[in-house]
Amino acid sequence: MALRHAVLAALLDGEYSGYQLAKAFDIGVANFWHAVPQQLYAELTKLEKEGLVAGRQVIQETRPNKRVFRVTEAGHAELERFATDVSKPSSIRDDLLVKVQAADRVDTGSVIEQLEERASAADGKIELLGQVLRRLRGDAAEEEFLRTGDRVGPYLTCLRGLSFEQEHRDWCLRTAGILRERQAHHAGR
Amino acid sequence: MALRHAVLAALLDGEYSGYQLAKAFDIGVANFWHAVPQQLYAELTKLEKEGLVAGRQVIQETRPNKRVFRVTEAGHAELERFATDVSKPSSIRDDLLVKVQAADRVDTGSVIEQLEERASAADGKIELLGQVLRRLRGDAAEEEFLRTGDRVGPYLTCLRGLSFEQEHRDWCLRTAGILRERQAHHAGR
DNA sequence: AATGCCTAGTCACTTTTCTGAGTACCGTAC
DNA sequence: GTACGGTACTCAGAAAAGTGACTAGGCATT
Repeated sequence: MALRHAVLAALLDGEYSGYQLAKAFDIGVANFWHAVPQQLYAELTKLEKEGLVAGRQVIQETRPNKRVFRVTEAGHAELERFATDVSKPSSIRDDLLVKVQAADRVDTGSVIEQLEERASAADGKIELLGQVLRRLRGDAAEEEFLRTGDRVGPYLTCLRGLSFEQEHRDWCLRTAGILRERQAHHAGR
Repeated sequence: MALRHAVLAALLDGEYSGYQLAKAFDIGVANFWHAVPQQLYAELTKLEKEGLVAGRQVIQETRPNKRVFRVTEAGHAELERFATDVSKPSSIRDDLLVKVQAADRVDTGSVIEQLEERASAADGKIELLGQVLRRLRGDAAEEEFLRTGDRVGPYLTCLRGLSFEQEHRDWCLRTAGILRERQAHHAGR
């Protein structure tokens, strides 16, 4: 039940509508939690019912009206509680790794393709995260920002995301290379 | 529905019982998919019903009898099919990252503790994965094993797991350090 | 004038994952 | 001799995550 806490954590940065939150979950928050818009709307509804967030209607002229949410006192307390209980161990959970595990026994061609696609997707993500990090730290140098900036939480999670994507890209390329080479050499198998 | 494929991929290395499979899911396979024994038993039952694996009773003297499973022809075909369809993008999904995201706004103390626990857990995992890798490649050097060894799939996924754990440990320690320093300096906040 | 894209959401449902509790027998250590 | 840990597995159910289809208006392009 961490989606709810991910939502609360994301709402710490201000008021967001479900739609805006969905955007945030596509960039920053996606580093540690992925969710589609429907899940977020559903979660916001539940959180509001439980009084952990409060919604407020915003009338817009040229666009559909929207409801924006902020974290209530009770919401902060819940996050506080969540922060103190034990985290379950992290792990990767990736389809593509399952395919690589089986790579000797299945058609390697499409696995190689997917590895390369993933690598370039990771490149895109790396670029994006670089921008987010620059935006977050503003003019300060990283070291200084981390020492004295306010709101380093999102910065730190982005750093994790960045290194994850870099490692992922490197591994994908290396693995694709190895499988390709093996394919060429033992062509007859 | 990748647990089923993770199970199939894990069974490529020979016959396993549910119990043995659970062990494998605690070490090697856990690099890309985590599951508790009950899930594996359930999945094996379903896979057998669908003819993707075949079970066989093994009578044991000193221990309870067990049923071991192997992948059938249909199972191989299913893996083959799975390998060709698109993988969903990978992401981290980690409780602890959620807590770090909120770290400026909640009690940082317990987050720091958890980061340090995680770092030492990662150390353990790194050690373990090193052993697994050595066992898998036997006497060969890594480069050579990757070129010519048979069954490199599990080796490659372990490499991914290893780099994940290393990055994770480094990030946890760095993050803990930063939060600790901030705690010390802005003690009054 | 039709097409497609962006904002902003809702509803109903399925699938997948996870949790807790329980059974049973063997061997070993204290 | 009894408590503990390992092997081996089952069952029932809850919670979490994910999917597909749908509404509705504005804006810009073709």
